[in-house]
Parts: sequence; structure tokens; C-alpha cells
Amino acid sequence: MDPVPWMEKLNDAQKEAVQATEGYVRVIAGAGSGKTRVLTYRLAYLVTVLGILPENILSVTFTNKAAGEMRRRIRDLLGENSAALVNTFHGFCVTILREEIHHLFYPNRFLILDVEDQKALLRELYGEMGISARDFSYSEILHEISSRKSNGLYVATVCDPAFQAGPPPSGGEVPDKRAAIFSGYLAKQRKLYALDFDDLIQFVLHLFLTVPEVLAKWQERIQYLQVDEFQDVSSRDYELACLLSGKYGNLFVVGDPDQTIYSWRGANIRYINEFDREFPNVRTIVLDRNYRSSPSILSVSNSLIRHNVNRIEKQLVPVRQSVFRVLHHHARTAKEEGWWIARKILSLREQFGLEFSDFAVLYRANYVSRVIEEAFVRNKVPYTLYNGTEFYSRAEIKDCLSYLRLLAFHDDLSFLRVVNLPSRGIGKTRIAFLKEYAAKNGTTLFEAFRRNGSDRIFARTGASEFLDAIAEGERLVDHVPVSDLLDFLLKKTGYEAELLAGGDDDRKNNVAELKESIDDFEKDAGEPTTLADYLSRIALFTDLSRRERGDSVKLMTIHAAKGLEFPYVFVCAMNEGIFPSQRSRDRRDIEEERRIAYVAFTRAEDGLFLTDAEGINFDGSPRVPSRFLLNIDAELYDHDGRIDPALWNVTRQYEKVTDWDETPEAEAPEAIGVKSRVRHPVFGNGTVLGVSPDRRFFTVKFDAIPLPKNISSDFRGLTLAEE
DNA sequence: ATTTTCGAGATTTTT
DNA sequence: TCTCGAAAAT
Repeated sequence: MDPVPWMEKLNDAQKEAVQATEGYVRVIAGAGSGKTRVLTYRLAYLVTVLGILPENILSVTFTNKAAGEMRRRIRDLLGENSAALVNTFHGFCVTILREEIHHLFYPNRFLILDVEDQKALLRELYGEMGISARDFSYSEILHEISSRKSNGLYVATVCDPAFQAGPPPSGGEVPDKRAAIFSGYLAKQRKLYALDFDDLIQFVLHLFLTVPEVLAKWQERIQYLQVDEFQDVSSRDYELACLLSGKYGNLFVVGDPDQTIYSWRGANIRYINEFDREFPNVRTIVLDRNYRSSPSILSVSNSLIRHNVNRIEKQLVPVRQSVFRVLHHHARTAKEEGWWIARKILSLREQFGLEFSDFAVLYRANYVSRVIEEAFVRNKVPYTLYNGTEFYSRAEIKDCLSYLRLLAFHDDLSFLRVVNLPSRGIGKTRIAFLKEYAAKNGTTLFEAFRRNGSDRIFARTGASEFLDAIAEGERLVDHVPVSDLLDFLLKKTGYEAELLAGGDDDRKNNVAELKESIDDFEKDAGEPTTLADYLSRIALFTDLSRRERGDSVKLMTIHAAKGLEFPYVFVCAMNEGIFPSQRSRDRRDIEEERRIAYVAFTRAEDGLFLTDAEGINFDGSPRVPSRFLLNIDAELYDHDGRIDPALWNVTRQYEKVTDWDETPEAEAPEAIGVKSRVRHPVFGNGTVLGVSPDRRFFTVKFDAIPLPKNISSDFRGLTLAEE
């Protein structure tokens, strides 16, 4: 008695979820339990069985990859015009802002800043303030800006028409330099009318809370809201979902608390765990049948995740038959580890008639990929590197996009990037001249340049050639596709000539790949795309990074692999300090690392291989196998290669520091000062070389380790040594 | 005044 | 291994 034939493919719990369209519904969906299928079928059910209009339905996720996959599937079920009902949080915010941002005294054309842009903006600011990047590292400051922004109040400041975008306070002793950097950053972003990733959501929330008719309009539109990966929502995402679904009260959330791996970005497991206490009459559906992984892989995963204390017990039940037992390989060097993986892939492929694309290699941190790549090159294993942000932050890609952005926005950020690229003899001094003119006349740098391009200051430079190219490009903007526009610009500005002259094939390929991706984008959109359209979308595409080339092994971080599945998975560099990361300092951090491992393991369908290698860490300490290997019941997996029991002992030492419930009562950190002799549970005895100005950490030279290490002053394990 | 070179420092995860 | 900033060279 199913209303639609495809419902036959679903089990009872999945069917129940698909048909639970009204009210507040929470689905706890274990890895590989057919979550995506439920989400897509539910959309199809709403449209075909209930007759709901697609524009009244919205399905949101976090990544473009997941949204793209959903769009593809829903298109297969419902046809072309259904794509719009799937979006990412950020993409949907852009949609809202393009219609509504004028309420906030921002123009409808706003610029979206990615991390590289943010850094460029900071670099400018530092120059004006006379600050060095050594004292205030970009990433640290960006993190702080992000957390300062999370209180939401700044939006009102930035949008205030009276907000002065003047130069930040400089010279003299500013009591709080970080506060000054923050306000300087806000001033700069306002001047550019730019929004960074945090702003996209913050501005929408601010709009909803201050302009009631905007909220009412979107609440009316979104009659059915479903949210994927709900375990990863932050307080802002949560607030947005609640507001949007506030009128009709149809909110359907899906997630798996065991797969929370974005805490560092504000994800809070609380929102899924306490969902039933927040809303009335919540229906909870549990999907615990696993269709993806073989029983061996599943029991290893279950065995691992059981070590997390803060967790709701849930056992995944396998549906499939086992193919291989999970295998661990311990290598003597990182190089050998890479070679073992390459060799294993070649032999499995030979033996079972597999494709290279059946294999994925996952790792905790991007830098691990280098060794693997090298081994793959040597063994002629074709691979595709999915390196998150890296593709779009490649210099040549940013260059190309900056040229396009300069045409669309005339903004200072893009201008500064491309004006001397290739080198036209326009350096610090001439830029300073432009800045002065721009400040005096209230124009953009580009306008200043256009007015003064023939001034004698710019004699003997390529100024006129550059201005001609841009002017001609502007005439073309509305008449040719974006891809042709880029082609034109690169030729006319001499960028392409310079690129071809250099022997760097990677850079050439990257530019070629960008052109292809623009082509794809235009075909995908169906209708002619405007430049502004393209630019506002591309800013969010950080993970579309690289198209798979031919039949090849996929290399990516575990975070990037979330939501994907592969027949054969290698999880490499399973060493203390890499995985779990050296940065994890307490039990909560370790539990998140363990969830990351759990996500990695549960990506595998038929085969799972875990590898680690001995060697030296950055700080000179020796590498030992990851504690997660010890977490798995020994009889559930096999070892290939012998491990010196002494290594396991060191692993246990590490484990004691962070994994035990409470570290024993220790001396108050105040007692430790410069030249104190201290004792550390893992590194042994050492001497304190220095204390950070804010007393956040001590710099300690341990006797047994060549380089000094910074130890958090909150860390209770560091005590005065009794000698 | 601009470009090149060289050395030091940094390395989680990403929308 | 790669990136960034300051000094040297053109």
C-alpha cells in the first residue's frame, strides 16, 4: 500500500521518516543507514504525494558537495526545476541577502571574502597600523574576529550609515591592539561592502530580528524545512533554522551525534541531543541498520566509538556480508607507509579486477598527503587530490578571479592584487600615490588610477595597457559568457603570456581547470550567467576543488570525506600527534578526534586498512602508533608488520595524559616560573625557558627532546620536578 | 624604485 | 616542504 513505487526500497524506519512531514521530527541516522535516500525521497514525497510547491520546501546542508549530490538525486526523481529546493546554509543566506540586504544600508552588490581575501585585508590593515604579522598571526586573528562576530552586535555597527570607515587608530599605545585590529577590519569590510563567511549568516539573522517583514516573508515561503548533518549546527545555524521554520513548525532534522567533527567551528551536539526538549511533540526516529559497511568494518568502528564517555549508546547493525578483515600495517618510516599503500592498491586491483577509483586514502591533516603522493608517483598509481581550500586559494586561481572581480566591483582588494601582475613597474610608491589621491577624493583605487593613468608618475609603466584592457573588458561584460571574458582578460593583460613563459605546468593546468569549471558552471546554470552571479557563487565553492581525473585513487582529509563512501579505504598516519592531533589537550578534544576516526572508518564498504609509521615529529619527539588502534578490540582486526611493544607503552603514556578522567591534583601553575625544573608525564623532566606574556603557556626545554615545547599553563600534568 | 634572493618559521580540521 | 618577510641587487 505504498503511494509511490520507489517507497518499496525502504525499510520501515526509513518509510516512517519519509512520511513524517508535519511537525518537529528528529532522525538519528547512523553512518551508512540510508540517510541521503530518506532526505531525497522525503522531498519527492512532499512534491508528488502531498502536492507541495517546490518553492515552499527547503533542504539545507553544510557543504556544496553534499548539496550537489542531493540536487543530482532529486533531479533524477523530479526533473529539472527541482534543483532550487536544495541549498547550503551559506548559499541560502546569499540568496536571502541578495534580495534583502538593502534594508541594512548595504548595496545589493556585495563582495564575499574568502580566507585569502581576509588575509589580504589584514595585511593592508597591518601596514597602516604598523603591526607585524609575526606578532599577530593571520589565522589566530581571523579566528578571534570570527568569535568576536558571533555575538551579533557588530552587524548593527557595520550597517550604521554613520559608521566611519576611516583609518583605524594608529600610533601611540593602544590599550587593546586586538580590539583595534577588529574595528579596523570592520572599517575595511564596510568600505568594500564586503561580507565574510561569518557575516553571511549573521547578517541574515540580524535582518530577521530587526526587520519583521523580512522574517515574515521568508517564514511564509519556507513551509517545510529539512536540515542535514544537524549534529554539526552552530548556535547561529540553529537560530536560523528555528526562525525559518517558526511559522509553519515543520522542521525535520537528521544527524548522527557520533559524527560531530566540527566543534571547533561552533558545532554543538546539544542541538540534536536536546531537540526533543526544545520543541513540542517531537517524533524521534532511529535508523541503525547499516547498508554500507561489511560486518568486520562495522564491529571495528563500534568498538572504537564505545570509548567515548559522552555519548548516547547506539550500535549499528550490519546488513552485508564480510569481505575482508580490517588490517593494520605498521611501517618503519613514513615513506614505507606510502609505498605499502601504493603496493596494496596495485595488488588488490590486479587480484580482484578493481578500478583505481574504488580506493580512497584518508588522513587527519593535509600535510600528510605529500608522502603518499610521492609514493603514488613512484609506483605509477594515478590519484586525485581533493585539497579543500587549496585549489581556490592557489595564487593563479585567485589572480584570475581577482581580474574578474575587478571588472565587476572595481574594489580595492582585487585592484591591489592584479595591478602589478604581470609586473608593470607599479610598486609601493605609485600605489601610495593612488591611495593618497583616493583618500582625498573619496574614490576607489581603481578610479584613482583611471583618472591619473596618464600622469607622468606612470610614464615608463604598463599603466595605459592595463587600463585599456580593463576598459575593453567592461564593454564586453554583459555581452559574452564569463569564460570568454576571462580568456580575453588573461590574453590582453599579458597574464597568460607570462604564465606560458614560466615552465610551471601545475599553474597552467590550474588555470585550464578553472576555465573548465567556469564552463561547467555556465552549463549547469542552464541560462546565461552574469559575472556577479558567478562571483557570488564561486566564493562559496571551496570544496569543488578538483574534478576527478580519469580512473584515480582519491586522496582527502577525513573532514572532506564526510558523507562520502568508498569500496576500499586507507586511513593513514594513525600516529599520536597526527591523529589524534597534537593540539588536542583534554578529554573533550580526544573524544572529537575519536569521532573523526569513527567517521573515517565508516566510509569504507568492503575493505578498511589502517596504517601508521615510526619517525620523528616536528618537535623532535618519536612517533608512536595512535591510541585509537589500542581502542579497537585486538581480536577484531589483524596486524601486518611487527610493533615493538615499547612503542605501545609510549602510546599508553600519551593516553594517560588526556584520556583519563581526571589528571591528579597538581601544583598551582603560578608556582612555575622561568628556570623552574618541571616534570611532564610524557616528556619527562625539563627546564622552563620562558612564560608567555599572558601566562597562557610555558616554553619548556625537555631534557630528552631537542626542541623546546610550549605547554599550556592550564595543563595540570606539568608539575615542579623533585630533584 | 622594483625585483629577486635568501633565510627563518610554521604545520588541524573548513563554510 | 612551503610560505612569508626583510635585505640585497638591479
